[in-house]
Amino acid sequence: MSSETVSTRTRILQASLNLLEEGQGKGVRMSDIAGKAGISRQALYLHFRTRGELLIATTHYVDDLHGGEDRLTASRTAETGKERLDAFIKAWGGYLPEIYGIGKALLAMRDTDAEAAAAWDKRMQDMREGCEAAIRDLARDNALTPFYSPVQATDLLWTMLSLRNWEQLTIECGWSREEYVAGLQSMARHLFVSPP
Amino acid sequence: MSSETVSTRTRILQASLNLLEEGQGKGVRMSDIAGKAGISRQALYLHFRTRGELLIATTHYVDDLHGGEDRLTASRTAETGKERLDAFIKAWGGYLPEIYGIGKALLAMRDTDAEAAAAWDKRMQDMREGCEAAIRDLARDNALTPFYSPVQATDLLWTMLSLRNWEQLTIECGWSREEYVAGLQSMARHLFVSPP
DNA sequence: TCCTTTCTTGACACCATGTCAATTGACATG
DNA sequence: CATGTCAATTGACATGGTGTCAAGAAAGGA
Repeated sequence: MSSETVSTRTRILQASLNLLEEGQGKGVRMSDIAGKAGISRQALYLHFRTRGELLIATTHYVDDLHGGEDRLTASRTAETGKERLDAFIKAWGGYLPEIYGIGKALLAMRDTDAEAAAAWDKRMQDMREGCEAAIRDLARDNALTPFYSPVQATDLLWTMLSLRNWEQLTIECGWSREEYVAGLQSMARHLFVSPP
Repeated sequence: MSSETVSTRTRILQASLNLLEEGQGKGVRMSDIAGKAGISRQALYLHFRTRGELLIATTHYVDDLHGGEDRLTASRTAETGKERLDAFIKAWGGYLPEIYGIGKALLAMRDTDAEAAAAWDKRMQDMREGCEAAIRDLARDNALTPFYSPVQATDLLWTMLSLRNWEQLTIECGWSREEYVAGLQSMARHLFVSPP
């Protein structure tokens, strides 16, 4: 069977991903992952130097699975700034739930693991570039409202789209995924897109 | 000297508050607090059952010091919904930096200490009532934009004003306190206040 | 003087991460 | 068949932080 040939490393990543998704990032221990992967806790360290490294590898794994990168840059093909803004928020709204568990775990170890913090920051910085590009295209179209400078608008959009905000709106306020996307698109339009 | 009469409990709370403010919530240990308060680590447990309880007591202490509660409800005296919204955001923008360190610490132990989580949630729920009241007054004045239902508007405003967003805008994006207040007031007006 | 309260010291349990050494079982290669 | 290698196992241990416990010390009031 082909499933026999799945490498241990991959089984670990699958286990990690499953647990992180199930538990919504809540306290997933090395021993939990090892158990789920069917190996001893110590054997994890034959594949990953630290818990942080395993978590980071898990984010890459999930990106490979779903082509996360591509999806986020797809908004590039939009003609107008407004379309790009909408497309970017929609893509982000589809991506966030996939990395929510891992993101929370990574965020939780921010203080203790600098590498993990940097890995997450890098991701957020990449996302910020999407915000920046949408705002830039709005300005190019002369469609950026005069309320904020491009940098301020980028800061605000980037902040609005944070993982924590997604968590608060969907999990605490009970918004559906569609409501989240529609709500944030609406916000962004009212704040940043001037009427034609 | 009157400073001799300061109770140990109070000295502990002062030490805790100082460290939490200095360190911006970063890893303040029980032994750090004990050291700063000039007592042994174990003696802390004669006054507070757990770290979580000490942290919660510290939030009450800071509220007593600055009259946090009062300040947040002062926006009640506003005549119009728009004024109330502005006043509330301004008050919140002054309050947040004071509880930032404690808030972060409390948030960091969300997963491990249910009591601490509940204490923080309670605070956020109180803040939400301020959001709700401002939106309600806007609706009363017929000044609430038709883009969102009152509940949705409350959800959004509440989310926009979160500690994490304040952190991201001021610490990561470098906004000053004034920029934060002005920026969020501007956002809230554009999203929720319909022109007269 | 005796009692109580508060604090001290030192030791220890618990839990999670990370390390180390010794061992096993499978498999390839000469 | 003997040998070496690789991945994994087991058990023990260090570290760091929280929380507990027991025995004793200093201060103050009745």
